[in-house]
Amino acid sequence: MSRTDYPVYLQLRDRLWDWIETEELSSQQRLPSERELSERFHTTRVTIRQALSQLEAEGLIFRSNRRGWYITPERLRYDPSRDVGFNRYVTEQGFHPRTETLFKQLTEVPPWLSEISGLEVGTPIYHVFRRRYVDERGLLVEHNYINPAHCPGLLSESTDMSIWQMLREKYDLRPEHRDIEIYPLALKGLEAESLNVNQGAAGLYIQRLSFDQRGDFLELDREYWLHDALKIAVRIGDRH
Amino acid sequence: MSRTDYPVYLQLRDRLWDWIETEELSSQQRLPSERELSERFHTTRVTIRQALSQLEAEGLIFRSNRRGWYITPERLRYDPSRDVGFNRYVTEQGFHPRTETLFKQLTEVPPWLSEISGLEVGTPIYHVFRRRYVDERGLLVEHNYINPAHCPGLLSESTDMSIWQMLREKYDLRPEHRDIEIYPLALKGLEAESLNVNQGAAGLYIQRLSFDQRGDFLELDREYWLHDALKIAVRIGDRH
DNA sequence: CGCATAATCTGGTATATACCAGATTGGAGA
DNA sequence: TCTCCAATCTGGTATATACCAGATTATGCG
Repeated sequence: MSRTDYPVYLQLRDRLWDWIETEELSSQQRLPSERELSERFHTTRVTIRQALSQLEAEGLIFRSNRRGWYITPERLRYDPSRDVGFNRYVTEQGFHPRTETLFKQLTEVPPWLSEISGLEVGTPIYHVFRRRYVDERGLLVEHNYINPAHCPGLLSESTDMSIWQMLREKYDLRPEHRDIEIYPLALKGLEAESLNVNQGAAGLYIQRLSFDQRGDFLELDREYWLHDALKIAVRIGDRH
Repeated sequence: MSRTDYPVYLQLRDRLWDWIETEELSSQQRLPSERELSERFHTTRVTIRQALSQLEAEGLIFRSNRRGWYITPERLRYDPSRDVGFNRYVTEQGFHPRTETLFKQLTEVPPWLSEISGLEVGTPIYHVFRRRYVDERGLLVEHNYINPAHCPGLLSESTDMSIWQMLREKYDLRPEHRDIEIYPLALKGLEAESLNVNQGAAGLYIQRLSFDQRGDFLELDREYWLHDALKIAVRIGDRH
């Protein structure tokens, strides 16, 4: 018999968890449909959905638009303090990266960017919007705002590789210091659509604001990650 | 007329957002009950709850057990790379901190801790479990595992203040380097209960593993934060 | 065989309704 | 005035049902 003080949807969560374990479903594998699961576990679709949402919040499964529920791959380890490009550290961990440039343009510094960068409103600025995949699952979208004063002609280059690598090799630019902000948020609007998730899906926001040796603004990076896609790992104070 | 391709619950989200703005509801203030809101906006409680959950995910409002919905206070800024105690940086930002020690004990190193700390399984270890408040809202719970070899008698001290301050002042201990891990997760079990949130509520996990100059394990800190409670802000590479 | 289109399957949204359990409130009694 | 307990209010859980829209699959025509 089941504990009466334990809601059905949490019991279902446990049974689904066990079921997934015993079936040894692997990364990116699809679950049966909600209707089928609700029959198999003798409950309604509404309640099954509560249980599935619970497992989604825990990061065990994820939903893909209207196609079904899938097993979540392992989290990607990520160190935002390093200068290593996306492609390299994804490959290092045995996954397959891919980057899509959704748009790139030369535009003008808006007020909010002026405030944190020190550039004047209306100054020219590069804006690149990209989507990044790991093993064909879109994990994040990324806005890059780059100071064209230091790297004229950047936009005519391919932006499907590491921007930082390009800045370093072609323009000899590297950041002297940077301000990093990280916090959980809900994915909305353009970011939710680009990642093919529902409005309000859980995400993680990472912002990097980079300056060069003279204190000039180099680049702003705003990343919107799926909540279950990454694990930030940083080592601090090791000077060997 | 409303756009037909825009779900009712998202329209409600927008109207609730506007309503909260115009009413100028302030931090920690209570919303009307779900039943009242569903009448006022001519819909059912189920749909209103979807809209409220959306705003909750976005961090505008939060729920308190079975008491109602409240306006979320501003995020606390937090730098896990600094040695500053909780009380100090909360106060610096104009809030009122409070810490509760839920238990403290001398126990033995379990296998998982042995693996990351280098200590042998079964070695004595201090374990402190605390809950931290800002303006009387519980924002996080925290497990501290401290190596008693370096600070005998620590548990007889009060643990409602900064453990790091105590380690520094009484035992002259400070970390040489540390490994930090951060990722979103669902709050479950003890952590969810202690923070008075539902099983599976969105949270942020922060782990700090600290070693001294000789590379000996000093302390492990595992923090479970509410998803809407903090903004991590770190400056890297500024050596002035 | 290739391609457009129709049927079907999927999760997403919405309404109506009911009962439960914890939290709060109000009132009766000491 | 204080304490306790019952009434009431809150969000939490659960079932049944329906229709929608995007994604996938099957079909049948050229």
